[in-house]
Formats: sequence, C-alpha cells, structure tokens
Amino acid sequence: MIKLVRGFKDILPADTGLWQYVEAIVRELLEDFGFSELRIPLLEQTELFARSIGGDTDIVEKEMYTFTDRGGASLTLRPEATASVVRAYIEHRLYAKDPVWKLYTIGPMFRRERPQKGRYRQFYQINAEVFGLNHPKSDAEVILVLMTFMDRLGLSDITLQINSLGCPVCRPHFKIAVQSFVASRSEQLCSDCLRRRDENPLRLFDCKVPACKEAMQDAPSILDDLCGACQAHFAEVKKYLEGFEIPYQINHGLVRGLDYYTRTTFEALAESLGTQNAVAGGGRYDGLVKALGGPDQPGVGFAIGVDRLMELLAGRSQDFDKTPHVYIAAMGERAQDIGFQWLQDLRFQKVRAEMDFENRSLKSQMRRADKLGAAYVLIVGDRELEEGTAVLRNMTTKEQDKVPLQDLVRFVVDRTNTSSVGSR
RNA sequence: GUGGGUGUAGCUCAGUCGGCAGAGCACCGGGUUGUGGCCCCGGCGGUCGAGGGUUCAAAUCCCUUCACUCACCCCA
Repeated sequence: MIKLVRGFKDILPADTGLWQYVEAIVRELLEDFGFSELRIPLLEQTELFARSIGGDTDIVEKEMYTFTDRGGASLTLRPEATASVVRAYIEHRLYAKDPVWKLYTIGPMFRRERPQKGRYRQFYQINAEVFGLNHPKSDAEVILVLMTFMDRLGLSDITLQINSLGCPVCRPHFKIAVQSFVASRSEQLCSDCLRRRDENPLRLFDCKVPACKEAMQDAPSILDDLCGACQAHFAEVKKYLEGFEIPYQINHGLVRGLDYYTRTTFEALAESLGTQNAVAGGGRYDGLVKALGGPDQPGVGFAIGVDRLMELLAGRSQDFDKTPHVYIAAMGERAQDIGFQWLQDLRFQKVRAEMDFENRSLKSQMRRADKLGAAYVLIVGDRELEEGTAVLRNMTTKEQDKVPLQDLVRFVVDRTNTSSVGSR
C-alpha cells in the first residue's frame, strides 16, 4: 500500500467542517478590519527565502524543500508566507497605487522538520500583513485582530507575550552586551548556546536547559538597551493594548526565529498544547521590503498555526457533522427506481437526503438511517406503491404519516423545513 | 540530526514458557412475512509493519530496516 509522506497528513471529512468554520471566522474578521485576500504560489525561487528569512537560520539551512527544476532553476516550497507576500507587493508595485496595504493569505507551508505533536512538514498558516504603516497603532491593531480571532473561537486560555527587538540602530549594541555578559559564564552554557553566542546571541534567551536558563537569569534585557525611538514605539504599543484591554506579558527573551523582525514581536501561547505551545506569532519587519528590492516601506504582521489551533478546538468536530434530513428506505426494484428520483428531487429542494442503492432488508436500512442520524425515514415498497402512498417516519417521535405519491416531494420538503432539524 | 515508546482484523487491543491467529466494537445476514436503537445466533474480515537469522516449530528469541508517536533541536 502506498502511504502518505512522512510528516504530511490528510484532513478527513470528520474534521473539514471545523476547518471551514475557522477559515470563515477569520476571513470575516480580517475583511472587517480592511484586509484583502492575496493568493500566492506554493513555489518560489530559493533565493527569496534565503534573503528574507536569513541564510543562517535553521529554516533555510536544513528545513526547506529545495530542488532544481528541469530548467536548472533552484525552487523551494514555501516555508512561510511573508516573503512571498512581500515579493508580490513589490513585483506588482502595489505600493505605487497606495503605500498602505493590508493583505491576508491562507494555505500550506512546508518545512522538513521531525514530525511531532502539532508540528507537520506540511502545515497550515493564516497570515496577515500590513504594509506602509509604521505607527504603533498599527502594531496594536494587528495584535487586536489576532486576539479577537482567538476570542471568537472561544479560546480564552491564550496568553499574549510581547517584546521589542529594537532596530538596526540599537540591536548591534545589545548583541555585544549579551556576548560580554555570557563571556564570564561560558562553562555553564550548553554546547548549543556556545555556538549561538557567536552566531546569534539573541537565541541564548530561548534555551530550555536549566543551567542555561539560570545563567541567563540576570542577563541584560534588550528593553533597557532600546534607542529612544524604539522605546517610545514600544511604550505606545503597550498603551494601545491596554486601551483595548488586551492583557499581555513582556518577555524580553521572546526572540523570533526569522531574521527580518524589528521592534515589536509577539506570540500567542496556549499552555494546554504542551511543548509546541506557540499558536501564533508575528511582529514588525520594517527593513524587509527594502531588503528584497522594494521601496523603504515598513511592515507588520502575524502567522497563525492552524494545525495547533485545531488541537485546541479538538472535540468540536461533531458540531459540524452533516446528517441527512431524510433517508429513503426503498424495497423492491420499482421502489428503488422511484426513490432514486425522489432522492434527487429532494436534494434540488435543499433537503439533504440519502438512500441505499442495494435492495437491502428494511431492518438493515433502518439501522443505517439511525446510524447516519437521519431525522426522517421515507419507507416505500410494493405495498405502498399499490396503495399510492409512502410512509414518512419521524425517527425521534416515531410518528408516521401516509403520504400520497403525487405530493410526496412537496410534503417532505414542507415537513423537514418546519421541523427544528431543517433550520439547524 | 539525537533519544525514548509503540507496530497483531476497518477501529481499540489481548496473545503466558516458542506449539493451530484471538476478543470487543464496526460491517453483513438471521431470530422478527415490512418498521431503528436493546438482546441472542451466525457470517465476513489477517503479509502479526517489512527483510533476514536461530529452531522440528517464531506474533513470541536475535539482527537489520521502515513507519507512527513523544521529547530534544527549531518553529506556527
């Protein structure tokens, strides 16, 4: 048997109702906030990601699905969406029409990581990006959208962590400060942290090894090292969040894994997810558009990990089961043929109907109707055909009506529309 | 890339010391001439993850490998 590729998964009918629901909620919310959908390809030139995400990140170094196509070009399945969105913003010169754009995109991303709970090699993200606005109101607004989305899904145990990574003016100074801080504690650090110290000292805050955590206890905070402009920006963001009554925690160790972030970064965490607890993350990336060859326009946005969202919403799938309103139990060749026609007529009248094409026993058909959760069973066989009637049975109340064949479809439509089942 | 756990029917899992491959659920049929859920009886259903080895004999012991899963790493 051919099996699905490692780290990939099928989303089965039992779950797709929930996925559709989540997507509908987020689309409506984003459109209300002035976002427009952008659909971007799954495949890009490898260089786009190397330049935007950062050549020395894990994603680019060892997680991308990269291959050479027949023309010799190096192509990569997108590991994230922001780079593509920025590319499209630049390529189609959207900034020339209006510098301010609010865009969202929904779809799969690909990273070749070891699969784990809440982590797949093809995973789904909802991305929202704002271009052309550098006011802290914009940061706060983006976070408001994210937290409102969580709220509308009924997810209350989400904590928001925020931080500021500074800008090209203040960050280099801070990196040096961190390096000199750990210089005297090298023997406490794990081998990974020793490597990070040289390559990307901000990562030292991320380590979960107890000894490293302890060593970093009194490390300098980037928030003390921000330049005046960044400090003011961060203060404003916090002020607006408080105005929205969005609770937040400041985590000066919150370091995003992608190089392009500046100033505000944030993460939405769900403790119940365990170790893979980041359900959404984002921040400001004021230098990215220019770095990719566009105008000097700021950006801010977030990505929601839909797979992890689904973990949080697990158990609600049955709310979206599609149960038929009417099950047609037809016995005998003639009844099967007539029932087959009714089946289609009912569907055209928006009544969900099912039947069994095999001429099975009534007991078997009743059992199946019950299993599918049908509200009504329409019973028809030789006896009914001779009488010119069929029996419509309510599966809950067990009440039965004899319905003349001529009026049958209309009768069934009326009956199912007036019942509570028809309007659910 | 590193480490732990698990692979037996569609699903959940038993399988003792190496001795005929099992149960429940689900599905199909019957008990009940044509009225669901409960009950009873019967039936269908297997490359015991795969390959090799030891043995008269392997689901069971040994080796290899693959997959799933959890954690590290990293990220959403």
